[in-house]
Order: sequence, then C-alpha cells, then structure tokens
Amino acid sequence: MPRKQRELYEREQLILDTAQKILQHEGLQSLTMDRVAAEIEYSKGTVYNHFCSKEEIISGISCRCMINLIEMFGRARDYPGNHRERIAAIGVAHSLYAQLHPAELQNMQIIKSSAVREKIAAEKQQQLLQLEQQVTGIVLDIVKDAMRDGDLPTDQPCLPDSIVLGLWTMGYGSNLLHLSGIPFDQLGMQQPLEMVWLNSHKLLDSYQWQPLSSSFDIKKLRDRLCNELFATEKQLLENNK
Amino acid sequence: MPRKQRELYEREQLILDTAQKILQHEGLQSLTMDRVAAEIEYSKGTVYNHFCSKEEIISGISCRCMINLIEMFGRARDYPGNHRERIAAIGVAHSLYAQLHPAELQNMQIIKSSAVREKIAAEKQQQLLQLEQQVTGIVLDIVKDAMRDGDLPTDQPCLPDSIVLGLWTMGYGSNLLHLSGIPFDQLGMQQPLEMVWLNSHKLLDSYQWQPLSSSFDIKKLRDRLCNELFATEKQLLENNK
DNA sequence: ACAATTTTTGACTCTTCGTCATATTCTATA
DNA sequence: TATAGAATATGACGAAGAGTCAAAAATTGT
Repeated sequence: MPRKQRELYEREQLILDTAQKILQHEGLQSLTMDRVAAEIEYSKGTVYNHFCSKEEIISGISCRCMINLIEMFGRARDYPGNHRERIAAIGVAHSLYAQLHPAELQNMQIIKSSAVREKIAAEKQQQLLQLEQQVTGIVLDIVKDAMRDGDLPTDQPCLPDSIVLGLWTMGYGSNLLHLSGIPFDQLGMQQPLEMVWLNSHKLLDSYQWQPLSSSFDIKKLRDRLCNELFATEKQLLENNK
Repeated sequence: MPRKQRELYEREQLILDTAQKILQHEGLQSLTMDRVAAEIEYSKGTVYNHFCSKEEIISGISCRCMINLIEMFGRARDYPGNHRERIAAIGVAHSLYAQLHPAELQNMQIIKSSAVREKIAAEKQQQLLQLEQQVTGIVLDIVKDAMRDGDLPTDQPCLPDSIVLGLWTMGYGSNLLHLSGIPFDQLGMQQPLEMVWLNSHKLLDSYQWQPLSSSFDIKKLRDRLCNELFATEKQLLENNK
C-alpha cells in the first residue's frame, strides 16, 4: 500500500522477470545471482534481501507460472459445454501451456527435486503446494460434476482420483519427455504432444465418460476449444514459430 | 583382456559404484569429484582420466541402470503368456524398478536436462540413445506381436506407436510425480504407483487389447507376474522396508 | 539539523569444477 | 639387470559462483 512497500514489490517482480528471461533464453547455467544483480542494476546483497537463495528465485518463478496455469485451467472449467468437453479443455490448456512455456515446466520439475526443495523455506513450499492443490482441485471438480450428472458411471473403483491422476501423469510425462529432447523420430515415433491427446480420450472412453470419442471428432473439438477459449495463446504460439 | 585394461575397467566400475552410492544416500549435492576421489583413494586427476566431467559419471550410472532395466524388460518380453500378460509384465517391471531405484530414475531425468546433456560427449549420448531404443524396442515388439496375432485391432490410428507412448508417458509421469515427493494424501489422492496400474489397463482396454481387463483380475495378474518373473526384485523391495 | 533506523553495497570466504606441470610407476629393450 | 621412454597419478592452482557481513549510504522521524 505505502510507496515504500510498492517499490519493494516491484523490484521483486523485476528480479523474477529478469531471472525468468535469463532462464528462458540461456538456461539454468547462466542464471547466477551476480548476473541477476548486474542486470537489475543493484548489488548482489540487495537481491539476497529479496530471495535468500537462488532456489527461492526459481520457486518464485514457478509460483507465478502456476498462477498462469490456474487461470487457463479456470477458463477450461468455466467452458459452457458438456463435461467431456470441459475436461478436454483442460488437456488443451495443459498442452498449450507446455508449448508456450517449456522452460517453466522444466523449472517445476527442478523445484521438485529434493536437492532444490531443501533450500526453500517451508512457507514458500506451502505456497507451492497450495497452488498445486488449486490445479488438481479444478480438474477434480470437473470429474465430480460429470459423476453427479451421470456422464461418468460411479460404480468404478478409485474414482474420481484415478481419472485426475491418469490425465495428470500422462500429460506430465509427455510434456517432460517432449521437452527433454528425446529424438522421437529416431525411436520411430511421432511427437508425443499429438498422441497424448489421442490417449487421453482413450482413457476417458475407457472410464465410459459420455459422450464417447467415437461419437465426435476429437480433432475438431481441439480446434474449437483452441479458438473459443485460448485464442490468445494460440496466436502467441503461432507468432513464436 | 590384458591385465592393465582389466584394472582400468574395474576402477571405472569402482568410480561408478562409489558415485552411485553417494547419490543414493546423500543426493546430488554431495556428489563431488573430490568426494569420489577421496572415497576411491585415488586423486581427482585420476577420476578425470576416466570421466571428463561430473556429468559423464552421472551418464555412466544411467547407462548401467538402463541395462538393468532392459534385462528386466527382457524377462517381461519372454514371459510365456498371452500378449496382454506380456505387456502387463512390462508395467510390473517398470514399477518395481522405480521403487527399487528411485535415485536412478531421477538421474535419468537429470541427464535429459539440456544443461547436463551439453557436457556429455556425443559418443556417450549416442550410447544412451541406443539403450533408450532398446527399451522402447522391447515394448514395441510386444505390441506388434499382439497386432500380428489378432489380439489388438489394427484398424486404429497411430498404432503401434501410440500405445507405447501412452504406457511410457503414464509410467514415466507417475514415477516422476511419485518420487518428486508430492504429498498426494494432502491433495486427496492415493499413491500414483497403484493407480497407474489401473489406468494402464484402462488404456489397453480402450485399444481393445484382448483379453480385456473385465475378463480377469488385474491384481491377481500383478501378483502372479511379480512372483513368477520378478521374485528377486520383490524380495529386495520387501527387505528394504 | 541531526540522530536513529533502514537499506545498499561489494569485498570476502567457502566450495567445487576442471587443468596441468610435475612426480611416479610401468614396460620394453640392451 | 639397468635404463630410457611411455603411460599414469598427483595435488596445487585458477576460475566461477553461492552466500555473508561490516561498513557506507539513504531514509525517516523529531
């Protein structure tokens, strides 16, 4: 609220912006405290007044990114279609996000490695966990809606968790494999981001989530969701290429 | 073959053993070249005669681990059951491996991060890629066998790749999520390693891979495969707990 | 105007990677 | 067996980056 506090907050954002830019363009190697200090034109000590370790900067970036993802997931949840379309929109959001912010996804994985996590204050870890809860919460809500409205048979074991986890692991795994630079063509495979879309629908079909993908065109659905919900992101992605 | 070369080879293994032990018990932070040198009672320079960077040691560990995994996958491929049981055995192998060697899986992910990969000689990268090909090759063979013998309808798009990729992403994602220490209970979920077994079978069912899981008990199948193919690993796992 | 408080600074320590000139050990030959 | 020459091992050293802290500078309140 007061001027002083606002300045502090803005500098914190400046540090995160700068660090994020370095990370995106030059990788983790180039992200050093000295470099960040030089770039924001303050001394290293000042950077340490804001973040007490390099890891906390990375964690700060992750937090901001997760908030972006939550916003996109929120749009998916609020889509005025049937529940199957809404859960599909989550998949589209996740995939678009992964393509737009590859570096950030890798961050999130870095954050989770124990070596890094140990150096982050418990309070900030709690914050990250709370954001993670929001993400899974949104997906869980859609699954529960589908169960309530009879689109998804409720007599199956482990529901609703198993669907959330199935989609999560598949999306997460494919994103990580994708951006880990495995040469899929040399393994005789196409890009995983395409196939995860197909496989997610196979999984949903298997859970008998109505309407089944045999009764509509999943490619057209993806295009429609892209255009209606994530036009901005789609545009950004095309500009990048 | 000659004594000299054998000594060199043995020391190389000693370095890898030592590094792996440190990594397993104390994490990436504690794995330093000085530490390894001290532990094997040679000088740092000697360690560098074997591996020209810390990253190459990690890569070396990954190679050995991948060879273990390939051996386990091989047992799954050679299981004298139907193809659905054989592909399920791959899942059991992967899961057991993940539980037995959590640190190694995290390594494999570390190896894939661009920062690390840049510091590994092209030749060793090729070796890793070739091992990765063997892993996917085994799975691909089982899928192709199933298609050939009519257990799996061939009129579906993207086959056989999409099944391999579906299982791979799901297994990979769940393992990483599992060992990244996300408190699933706090997110209102059970452990992912249990559910990936369920979801993998859902996926296979969705591809119409006969016999469908509705016609047998997947829990009993897992127990049977555990006992018949991976008794040693199961025993090890129980001893660890 | 000035004292008290807060913030900023960058020199400093510590750790670790990776190098390289020197020292040691091994090997082949006279 | 003695010795030259090759192969191997060593650890002191340089570089780079994380994190600290006492002193300097800026800000605030009276």
